[in-house]
Amino acid sequence: MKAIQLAAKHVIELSPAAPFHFDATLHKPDHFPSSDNSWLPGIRWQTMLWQGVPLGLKFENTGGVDAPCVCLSIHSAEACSQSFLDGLIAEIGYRYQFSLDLADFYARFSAHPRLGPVIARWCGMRPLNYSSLYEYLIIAIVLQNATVRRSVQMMRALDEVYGTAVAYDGQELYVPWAPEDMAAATEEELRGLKVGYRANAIRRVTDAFVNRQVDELALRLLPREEQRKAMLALYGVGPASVEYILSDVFHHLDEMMHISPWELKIYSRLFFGRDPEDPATAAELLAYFSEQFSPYQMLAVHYFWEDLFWQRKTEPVPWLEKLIRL
DNA sequence: CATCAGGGCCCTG
DNA sequence: CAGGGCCCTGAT
Repeated sequence: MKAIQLAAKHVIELSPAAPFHFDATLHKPDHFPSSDNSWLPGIRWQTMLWQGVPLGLKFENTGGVDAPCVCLSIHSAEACSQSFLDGLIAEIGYRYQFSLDLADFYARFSAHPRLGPVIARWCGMRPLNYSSLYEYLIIAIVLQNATVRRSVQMMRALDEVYGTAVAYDGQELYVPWAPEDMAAATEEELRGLKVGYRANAIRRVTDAFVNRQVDELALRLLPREEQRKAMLALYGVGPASVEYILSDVFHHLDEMMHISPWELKIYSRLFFGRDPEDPATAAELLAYFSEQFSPYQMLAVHYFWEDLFWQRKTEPVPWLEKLIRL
């Protein structure tokens, strides 16, 4: 790859709301590895396309859980204007939820027999979505009916053709493409990247953005059911993808309508101690979640889920390994 | 070798 | 509203 050098740099101090757990927020061990980011304890590198400008972000932890401070370096090819930076910071604020107030969640569940200890381990963790809606949709499509390894391959192939390679701070990463960058791609070209029948969905979702049928910023202001309707109207988006979008992209902390089969197996073991091969029904789990964790079902399950995958990082969790299917 | 299902979704009957 | 088909890949 011929990487663009991002030589200009702006540095900004961010003050997330306390408590703030840097690593558990900025690294999600359950996310599949993607060439638009990388992580080391206390540092996350993340590329971003904003207003058509490829950027290299570096988040560094310079505080603690109770006195959070994040140093954000914004790397770009040319120096950025103040108004550009202001807009960018506001967008990062939205996506990363650094100002999310967790107090009510903790007040309700710190003493919960199951969730309480998990909260204690990951106090200050937030869900992470660093993508635009369009970028997230592509990820969702690439996840469908594929094993993790294959999703990684497809994403990589798309990045290499439509993304932009950048180099900054010792990292070489890809910046995602804009819908317009893919506007001229035919379904056959996309199929050439081994995305299979997903080519049609990628094509049509991209068209919807190029034609301005979807406006992410406007959607943020609409009620959840309107957001759900707009997403389901996109070709290639069904209940599983919409669930991820409503929780991750639109931050509905109580969204919990759909559990896919592979998650069902893991949840059944995790919450009911059942044999993953003889899982509970989705209805049983949904009822349990809403009875136990309303109005924070998604956030609560996120805590359990991340706890499990962090645990897996240090010591293998035998029953989980065969359910993940790398 | 062949067969099969996978971190879904669309379309059909 | 249940079920077949879909691209490709690796596991068996």
